[in-house]
Amino acid sequence: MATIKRVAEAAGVSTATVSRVLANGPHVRPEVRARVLAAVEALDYRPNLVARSLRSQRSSTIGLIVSDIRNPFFTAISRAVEDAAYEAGYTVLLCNTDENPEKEAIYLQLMRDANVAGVIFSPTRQTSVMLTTMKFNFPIVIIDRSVPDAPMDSVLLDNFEAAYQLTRHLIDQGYRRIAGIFGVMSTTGRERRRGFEEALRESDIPLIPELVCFVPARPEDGKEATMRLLAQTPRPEALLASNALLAEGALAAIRQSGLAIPDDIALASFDETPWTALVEPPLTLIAQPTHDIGATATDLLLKRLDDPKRSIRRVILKGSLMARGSTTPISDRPKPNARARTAPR
Amino acid sequence: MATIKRVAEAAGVSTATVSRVLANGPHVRPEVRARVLAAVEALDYRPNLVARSLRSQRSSTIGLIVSDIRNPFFTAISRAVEDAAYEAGYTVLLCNTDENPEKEAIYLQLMRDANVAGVIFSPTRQTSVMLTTMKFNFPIVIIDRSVPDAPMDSVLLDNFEAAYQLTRHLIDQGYRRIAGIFGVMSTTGRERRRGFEEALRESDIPLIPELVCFVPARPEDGKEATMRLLAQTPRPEALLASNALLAEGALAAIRQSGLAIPDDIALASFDETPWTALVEPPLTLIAQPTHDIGATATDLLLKRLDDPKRSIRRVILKGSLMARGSTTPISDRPKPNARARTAPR
DNA sequence: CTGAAAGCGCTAACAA
DNA sequence: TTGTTAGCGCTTTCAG
Repeated sequence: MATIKRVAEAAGVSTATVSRVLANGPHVRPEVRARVLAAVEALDYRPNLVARSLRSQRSSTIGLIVSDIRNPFFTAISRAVEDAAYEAGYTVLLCNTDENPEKEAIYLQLMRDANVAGVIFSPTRQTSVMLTTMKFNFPIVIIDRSVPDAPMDSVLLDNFEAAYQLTRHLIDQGYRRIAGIFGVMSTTGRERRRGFEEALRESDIPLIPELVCFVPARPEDGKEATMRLLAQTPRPEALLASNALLAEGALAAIRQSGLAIPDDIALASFDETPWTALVEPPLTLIAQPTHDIGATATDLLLKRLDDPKRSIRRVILKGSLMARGSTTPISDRPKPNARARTAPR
Repeated sequence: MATIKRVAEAAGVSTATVSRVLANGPHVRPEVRARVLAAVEALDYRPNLVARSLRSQRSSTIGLIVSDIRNPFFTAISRAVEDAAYEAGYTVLLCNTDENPEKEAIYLQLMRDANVAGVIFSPTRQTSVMLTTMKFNFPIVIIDRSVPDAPMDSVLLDNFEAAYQLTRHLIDQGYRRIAGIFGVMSTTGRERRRGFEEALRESDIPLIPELVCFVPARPEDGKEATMRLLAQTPRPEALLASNALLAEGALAAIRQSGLAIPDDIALASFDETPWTALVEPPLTLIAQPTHDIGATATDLLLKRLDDPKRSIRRVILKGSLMARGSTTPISDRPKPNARARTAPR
């Protein structure tokens, strides 16, 4: 394992000069530069990043703190972040918090200890309120969640609008008794609920509290909540799931109950995943530009690293409604007593 | 940002003593220990991991190098690795290689530069053969792939057996003309092909080269390969996909072709994912103990860190066959001209 | 344009 | 039991 010292010896220069050459620094005679480069080559020298980081108090690692990498939304984002980081010569430290504020705190600490260059973070509501009061020695970019007055860059979906649009779609299709399952730990769930309610209100559809659930964003919880919703009488005509994990649970519950989609109950969700187009019927949903979110977040972080005093940016991306088979218009459905009225095909 | 020096001053001891206390070292008077701990508390001191790593030449980061985090198999493994690492006080550096040997080399280099404690790695065939000749200053645990004579721990599925069992299942269900799509870059694909062929041979079913494809393990490629297979006459009766990404593509292709599963073509795959039980019909597959694989790999790595000269271990796990609707017996199928002979339900 | 020297914050001999 | 000291490998003033 060659060190800078050995390279310096081999090239007949000081370590300072080697360092300069490696940093592409100015004030080095081309001839000397060539000699150093040759020595680097010959010894297969690679700078020790740990030493570099200790000395320069900077590093080429960025932290990515998400609640669960198994959530397809975060999986896609991680991939995008990793790709963008790689391009820029950075590596990614990945952490899962399970939406657990304690783990969030621990990992944030760890980021400090590990001297990361910066962090991309998707905090729980609980942590977001702390975030403004805490001091970090690295920049943070918030993704997916909103942290109102935080002095940090963020990139997120227009959740209110997206949920409004999705709910509106359900209403337009003729559904009235619409249930919603939202993630309880995130601001995202709240915002989507607001969009959901706004659409209902606008159409003078009464809000039925029993039809709105806030649960942890996990398939089990989504399933359980759906089971409870399905047990109500009258049964909801449609169900909106606030993310892919909840939708997964909802679908499992509907299947287990032997109900047909959309005839017995329509289903709409957030997040395009590998399976949403493969199930029968394919799911109507709001697709988030996950790759874009990850790439943008990384870009914001790197830009801020470059210029710590640039103005704070908040990037809001739009989701796109993918209307598919799980929410076909109510009137098109061959109802037992309406079949005669419905044109064939 | 308190340093060990300040803590030492505050506690009225030397930095060495602080270090000892922090390392839970022996030979420290309880009274002094208490004083140090108090100072640590008071100053909210946290050791700088970078400095620690530089000095001790060890670190608490483990590298995880997979081909694509979006592959549900690797997603699940990453999660398990991260959990186990967290438990043990380690963090995870995540890297995607896209089965690209160049990227594999770069990341392996990077691991060296970053001074990681160890690496969990799923190499391409191409890299695996190099692996034995390369020297690393950290232990590597191989997952998913096999590296025959490598002096390193590994944990993988009994791929031959699993593929044999899955193919055997198809044969038992009455299928004869069986196609297979395998990943081209991994040893895993090869081994599964061998199990596949062995099962066919054993049943005296002729091997038809046109029915075996090796493609990159991506949905697009799986779809394309399936399209080609479906275009053949006679069409295959069943299709075996060697992993979840290929199965995703295969399913998309079958859907797009307007074919029914299993009536027109049966489908069997590897890897339990969120969607395999949600599609209609649910997919028959070999479920891999992903969490177990990740946890075991991490365990092997930590154990080796603890004792570098312990004997090399190769952990082989068994997959479990989940027989479901996508491969129901051929004779049970209500065929147009057989319906009369088939007992209802 | 180049080198000497001073650390970054920590650990680990070695002394005391 | 504790302190002194010498670095880990690198970057970065400051001189020359």
